[in-house]
Amino acid sequence: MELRQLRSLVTLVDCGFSVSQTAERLHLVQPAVSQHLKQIEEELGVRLFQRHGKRLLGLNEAGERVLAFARDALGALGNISALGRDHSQDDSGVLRIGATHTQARYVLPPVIRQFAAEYPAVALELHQGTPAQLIDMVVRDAVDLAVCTEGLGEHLALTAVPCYRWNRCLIAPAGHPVLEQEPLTLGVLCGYPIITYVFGFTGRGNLSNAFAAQGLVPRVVLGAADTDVIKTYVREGLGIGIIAAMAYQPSADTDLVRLDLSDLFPWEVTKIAYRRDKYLRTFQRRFIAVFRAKTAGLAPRGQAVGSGLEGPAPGQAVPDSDR
Amino acid sequence: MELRQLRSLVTLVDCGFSVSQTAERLHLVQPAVSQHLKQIEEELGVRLFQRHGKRLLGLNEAGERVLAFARDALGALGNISALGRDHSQDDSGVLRIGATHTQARYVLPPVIRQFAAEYPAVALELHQGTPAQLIDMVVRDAVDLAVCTEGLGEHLALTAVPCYRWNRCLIAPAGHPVLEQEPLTLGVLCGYPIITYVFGFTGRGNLSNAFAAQGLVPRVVLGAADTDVIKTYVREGLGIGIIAAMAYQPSADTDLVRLDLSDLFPWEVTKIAYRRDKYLRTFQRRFIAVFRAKTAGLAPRGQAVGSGLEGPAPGQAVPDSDR
DNA sequence: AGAATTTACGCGGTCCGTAACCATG
DNA sequence: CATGGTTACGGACCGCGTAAATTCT
Repeated sequence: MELRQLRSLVTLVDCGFSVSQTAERLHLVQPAVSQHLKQIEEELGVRLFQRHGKRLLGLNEAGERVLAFARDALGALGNISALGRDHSQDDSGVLRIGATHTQARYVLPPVIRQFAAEYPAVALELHQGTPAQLIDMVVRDAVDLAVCTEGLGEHLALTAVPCYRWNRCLIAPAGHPVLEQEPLTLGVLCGYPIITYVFGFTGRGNLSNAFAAQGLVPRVVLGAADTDVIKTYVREGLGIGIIAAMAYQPSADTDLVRLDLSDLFPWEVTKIAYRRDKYLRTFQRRFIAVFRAKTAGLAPRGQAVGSGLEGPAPGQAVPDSDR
Repeated sequence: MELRQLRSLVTLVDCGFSVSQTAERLHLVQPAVSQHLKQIEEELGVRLFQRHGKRLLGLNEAGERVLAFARDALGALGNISALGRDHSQDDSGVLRIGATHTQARYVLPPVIRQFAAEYPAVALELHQGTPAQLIDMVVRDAVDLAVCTEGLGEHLALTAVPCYRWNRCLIAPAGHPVLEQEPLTLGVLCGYPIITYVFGFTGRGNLSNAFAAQGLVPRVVLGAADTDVIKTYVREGLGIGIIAAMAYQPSADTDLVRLDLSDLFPWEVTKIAYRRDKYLRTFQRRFIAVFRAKTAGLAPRGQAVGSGLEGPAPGQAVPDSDR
């Protein structure tokens, strides 16, 4: 059992079972990869693939298990070489970040600016996705870190570092009648058409729960996956927006009036997650530190989130949310 | 980074940093191993060893980390080949069991008899140790399974399968005055010199706790690591014995009278633990099943322990005990 | 001085690439 | 017949073993 054989197997799967494509990606020639796969099956004495003639279509059950172990082995090996590059004072490398739109658009820019200044030789990859996709990406090691708010707590394979807490604000065009309402309650909000995130994004779960807890049903006329879309339709006059507070930009959003809603909804905690068994290079850890430092001032009141695993944020329970 | 290099590294550590011994164990020649180690350090660009001249004395911090990852990688590889042998209908192999004295002497014999009959080609290794040692052994993969009662719950790297529950009994020479005491209480027991297990063995923790919970201090005149020693001194008349109920053998212990004490002490649950990330061969899983089946009748009343993770045994809480 | 490790060197195996062959849609 | 995979074979590389040199006990 040799490493190149396992590499061929893993890459084959990642290439959708195209042997030639696998060979290309590994800088090998097709027969070599064919031979690797054959050797694995021979040495183990087990068929690993679903075949149709000579074509490989997928893995059978044994194949899936072998694949998982092969990934483990290669992962451990990757950790070793990462550790090596790290100790060689080599400050170059790649940092693959997964983030939701809100994070990528409104939170990450200053973080990345500072990080890039500190590590000019580190290439950054910013991958975007839904929270569910992001979790899958870290677990598969398609990204090194995932920064998001939803559903990072449940995966046993991940370590989640709480970074900062945030809450929502209301946005409306200047002069909108909701801006005169005093006091602003969930009930009052229900009197207006609302534009906010779709389920699974940016705390929409807890938002809906807050209404439901009071037996209220908000009139959400539009659910969007990102804040820019919400702002656009608020400007169109379609309704009032409820967005993450950090997504309001005083400089750019001068035509929109902002009202803090942190008394009405539970606080959310944005975390950075990475695989438990992954060796994080120094600059990857440093990115987390920079992220936490740069976002420390975001929570408008109350102190920043602790560094460790001390329960949920103050003010209100922070369940691990509905994915 | 090649596998043989990692194998050399890991074996080197297991051989106490003797290169020649490592070479022998790997069926190689010394220069080959030397080269492997050198290659690892070169490829990683990091010194891994504490050296004194040419002698290797130990690992430095980087070395420790690399070693851990190397073990991960080789472990994953071992899983693959185990899986292979398994699917090839190969019913031969080795089953390395770790057990405490009580388990090995009084519980395992019928289990092993049946298992050996089912799998004549499987070589059995029975390793004995204290619960703490056993846990260390499974974690280090020095044994495949550990069967013991204490301290298996805490290790995140282990899966623990609850197998059967048991409690204590009192043993005393026929005619001993304690046998006339009615009802038998913890207080009454405190009136006699007691011989039982030392701390860390066979439920001694919970036993002491039970006394302490009533503000009682038992007069333990002798603490022993195994039941045979306890029986011996009970026969000598040194005191009354409190032992695990399954360690009383009606056929052999005719000179000792037995009184059930399960109303006085919490129930203990004996579990089998194995590394979470380890592929268990069919016969290894089968051993667990046989163990559970053969021990199902041990609990004198109440039903057997469930197979899964449903809380502690009934009757009394079963904390994970004091190691 | 002797044991243990490193350096030097050559042989043998094997791994990959080229080329020809085979199957499938 | 074109695309994708397997079989066949030769050359280059390199990993291991033998032997000599070196260093620490």
